[in-house]
Amino acid sequence: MKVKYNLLHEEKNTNARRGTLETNYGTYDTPMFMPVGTQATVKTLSPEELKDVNSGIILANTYHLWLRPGEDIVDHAGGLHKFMNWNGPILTDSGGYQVFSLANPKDITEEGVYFKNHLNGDRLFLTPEKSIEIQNKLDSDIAMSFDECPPASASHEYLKQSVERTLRWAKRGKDVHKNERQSLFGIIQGGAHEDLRKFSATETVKLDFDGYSIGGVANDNESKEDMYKAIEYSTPYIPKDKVRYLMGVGEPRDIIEGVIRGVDIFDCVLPTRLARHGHAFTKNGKINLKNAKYKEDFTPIDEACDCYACKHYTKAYIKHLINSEETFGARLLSIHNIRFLIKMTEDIRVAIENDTLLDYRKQFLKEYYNEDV
RNA sequence: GCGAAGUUGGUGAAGUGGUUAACACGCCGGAUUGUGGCUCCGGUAUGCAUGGGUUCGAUCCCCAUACUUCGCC
Repeated sequence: MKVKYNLLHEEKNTNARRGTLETNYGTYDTPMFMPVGTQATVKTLSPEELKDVNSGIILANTYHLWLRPGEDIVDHAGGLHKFMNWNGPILTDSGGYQVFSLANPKDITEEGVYFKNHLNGDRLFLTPEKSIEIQNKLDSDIAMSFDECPPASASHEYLKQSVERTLRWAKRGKDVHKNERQSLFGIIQGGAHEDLRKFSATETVKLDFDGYSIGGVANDNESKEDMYKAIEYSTPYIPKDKVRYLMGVGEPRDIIEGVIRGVDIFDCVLPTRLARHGHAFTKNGKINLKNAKYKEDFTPIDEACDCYACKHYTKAYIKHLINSEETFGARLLSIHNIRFLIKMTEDIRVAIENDTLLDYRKQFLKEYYNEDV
């Protein structure tokens, strides 16, 4: 089936929405956070651990699985769900982000994008059609259109022609997408420019996708202001009965600000990457467990947290694991960090239902960033 | 007891008679937003065993002392 978004409640003081998303693998509450599992695994975590922290959809990556093990192997395994033993929904990114992170501007052509295989140096060519074909074989529940994710600092002229090309690519991808079990999302680009976002959003919506994402954000050290503008300039043009996904965003503050501007879904590598580097989200801000002051801190990462790591382990122990490069440390912190963001979305949903989202933000910013708003 | 070699930061070590004593690890911080997972960026010896001497100037040359390692009795 195609995903179906049900709008349950619109928050009175903001553009936030409370809803549900029906998928092939159950119905999930929104706003929601998707953990990232690029290579068909959320790094260090088992599916059971993902379920334990109340994960809904997870994200996997077309580019990486295309290179290794190859979409045919996943297909022969019976699809991504079977291959990785995940019986929840999966969204696949299209490889569009790798246009930003791996390809040179000169390698982006109307037909597609040339990449240098980061594993063996081979020259690769990815097109909108090829990306959809791969995602079909991977058998994800939601496929993303192949877009160009330009740096936020790109000029208006560049972004304009990029947005237009991404639209043509979206159409080409949609034309070859036949999988009735798999939804297809369009991606809105346009940097922090109101005219470009409006154009990109309205034209993408005309193509009639199953959901819409806002891309090109959080990729170039752009200002928070620009990031929030990019969202504000996009969401008004997305039909209310379609789900809205803000790609790549994951800092606690940005999740709140995204929700306030009408976003339903987020994904981000931050919780797992920070975990591998020894950092933990806590209600009073991000902490670095490598810091010497935690050497003899025999309290949990976050007293308020209900995750497995906080229920059973101390900062001192996890610090020791991280310092010793034991993978169990990264695993415990990944569990905690993902749970932290998911718990945030749970609290946010309650605040939306109660029309108290601005109060929630005020309190969160005070506790986490020590800021008064 | 005799002989030889050596003594540079938390560790392994490079180095020169004359501005800020290399590098690595460790340690102490920071970064990280659709993931090219063992990454990136900073900081970290007011000091080259100790005491004398030579010299305009010594971590680098000379002497003594202490300590370490090896060999011999």
